[in-house]
Amino acid sequence: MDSIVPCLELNLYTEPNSSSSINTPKITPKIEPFDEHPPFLPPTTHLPTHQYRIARPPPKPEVSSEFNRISELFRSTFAQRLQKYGDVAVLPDADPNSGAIVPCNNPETQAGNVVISPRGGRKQDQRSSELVRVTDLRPEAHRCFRGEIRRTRLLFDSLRAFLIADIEKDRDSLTPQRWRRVDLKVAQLMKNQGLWLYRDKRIVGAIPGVSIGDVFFFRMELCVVGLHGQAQAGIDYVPASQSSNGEPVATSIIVSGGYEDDEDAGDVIIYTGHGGQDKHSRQVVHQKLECGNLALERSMHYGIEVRVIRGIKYEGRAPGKVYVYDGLYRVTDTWFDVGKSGFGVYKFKLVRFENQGQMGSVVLKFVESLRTLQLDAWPKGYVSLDLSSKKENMPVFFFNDIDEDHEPLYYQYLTTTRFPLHVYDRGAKGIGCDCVGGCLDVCSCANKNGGEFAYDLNGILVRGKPLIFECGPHCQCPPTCRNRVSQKGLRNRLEVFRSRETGWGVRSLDVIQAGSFICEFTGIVLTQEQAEIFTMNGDSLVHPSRFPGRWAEWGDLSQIFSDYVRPAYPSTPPLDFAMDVSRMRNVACYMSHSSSPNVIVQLVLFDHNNISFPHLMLFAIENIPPMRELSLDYGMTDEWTGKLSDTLYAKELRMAQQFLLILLNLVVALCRQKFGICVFGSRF
DNA sequence: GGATTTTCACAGTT
DNA sequence: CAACTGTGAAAATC
Repeated sequence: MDSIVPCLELNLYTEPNSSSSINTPKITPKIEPFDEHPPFLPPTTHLPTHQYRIARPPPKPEVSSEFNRISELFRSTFAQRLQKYGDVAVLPDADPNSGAIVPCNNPETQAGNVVISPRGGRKQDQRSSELVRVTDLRPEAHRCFRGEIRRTRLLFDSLRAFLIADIEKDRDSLTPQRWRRVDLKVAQLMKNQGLWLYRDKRIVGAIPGVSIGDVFFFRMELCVVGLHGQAQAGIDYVPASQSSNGEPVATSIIVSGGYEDDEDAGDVIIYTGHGGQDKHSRQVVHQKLECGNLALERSMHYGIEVRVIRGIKYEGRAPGKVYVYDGLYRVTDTWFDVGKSGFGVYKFKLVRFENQGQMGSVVLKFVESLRTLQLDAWPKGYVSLDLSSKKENMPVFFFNDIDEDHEPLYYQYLTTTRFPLHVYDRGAKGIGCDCVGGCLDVCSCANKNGGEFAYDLNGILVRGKPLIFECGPHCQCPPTCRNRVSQKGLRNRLEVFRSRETGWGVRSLDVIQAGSFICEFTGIVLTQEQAEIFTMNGDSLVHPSRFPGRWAEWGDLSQIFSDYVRPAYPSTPPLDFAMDVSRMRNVACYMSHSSSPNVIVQLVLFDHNNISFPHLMLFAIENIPPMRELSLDYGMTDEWTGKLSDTLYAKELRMAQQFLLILLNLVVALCRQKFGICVFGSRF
């Protein structure tokens, strides 16, 4: 064997007789001698001859033993990292060839235990150059990797919110320029703690735990989860110097419209190689077949799939661009062309593998197109274009293309929770702040939160707390005050939809950035007596105390700062009230349950001072792509996959029956009174 | 829009 | 040759 094995297939699990469960294509790398220059090389380009002169390394050992070695490595590093969180273990009798990682419920190390890392952590480490491909992930293993990705991104996003708030606190003082790039700082902090994922292997193909359609707001976030390792460059690759045969191999690209010669048709991309631009991003010299350009050509040569991430301009809030993972492509063609500038550029034709699920960028464009769509052009299934009847400042759509169930139409829409009157009476006076011109650093409401505002200037929740005090009707500050985030209503177009899996569900037509306010969970708060009557009737109510305290997950920075203390002030209020959502409710009522939710409950006070009756405000803790289902942890066990609204629906049926019975009673009583007749015997 | 960042690849040196 | 070190590129960000 006088050549290389450019990519080792790492089978984490092979389903017996499975054929179609995984989309990752199986590519057997072509192993061909490599001593002639690619025919398309134009004479004008500088040929990086060293790439070709490197002596061939000694032949690799037999694939089986090498495979074993790598899978052992792969397994141990992942297992160590995952075991840290206590919800994953390696099966002791796992097949050493499979390297299987399976989640288990280890009662001694429950998920959520966080190991405090020493400061300074691991030394800066280089990326590995070993190519592996992860195939045939078992569903459990996929979940476990997804959990790892989720925790990592949660830390990234909440650390960013935390640092931004820190800068905003004294922005009058001269903030060094480098601190304004908070995303870079976050990545650096996480790297120092060894929290970047997939550093120990170069993964060809899909990254375990990253789904098509996942959205990112920062390039560094792509680096942290291992999707694309370059901070700025568009082509990520194993460098020639580290490759076993001296040839670079590309693994992922970012298509973000920075090159004038790109042509993006979705499934087919004509991608321009990099280089040849001046600092104004103008093409000024010919491109060369080196670095990433050569790597892409080599990936075509070996038939190695390339991850594609699209950077898309997004007319949303703060960040101007979102990055969405669109799946795997193969390079099918490459040529040297004269670009619009008149200079030579390399072009690569990339074709998307089929059966990969819808592209995230297509979904993004679709929901954007709905903004300006004429009413009659809307897709079938939109039963209502605003469930709230303009009570919310954004429409709440209602979509059902499955059956004729129009249940959500029959409830009165309740934008904010109604508390019993006695809640408002108690100590309503003198609770507000006096910041007439808007709340600045010193504000009595901020003091109630422990001297800081709970949100940054973009309205992102800095970190979860037991309770948050916002400014309210008793304050002197204007309604635009920064400390009124959850009173300003919806900021995203939400949609209640019928789902075969979960009955009802809620999704957004906009990208929701992690830390943003979504909506309130509203209902009519019952007095103790009312609740007892409801309970006696066997009716189910929403008990806020049953929501687990997930707020702590947003902003748990103990992995970064060893002296980090979880916020304990204001202390958790006792929540012994119940909410009735049987007549009036809002969109939140239709959210599905999940044990790894993307939405959390944050308790907030603003219109009264009674800490036993806070509002249940819902915040995103992940970046949620449009059309992805929102989920909440209702505190149910995992076996319970039903939804609140399902139980409520059952309750509706019971109530309807009772109502009919009462009506019948009335009619019968009237008949008896009027006609003196006895209907249905003496019982009435 | 320019200044400011980081990371990575690469090449040269110790 | 392994380990540094310095340089330059890079579709980033504010």
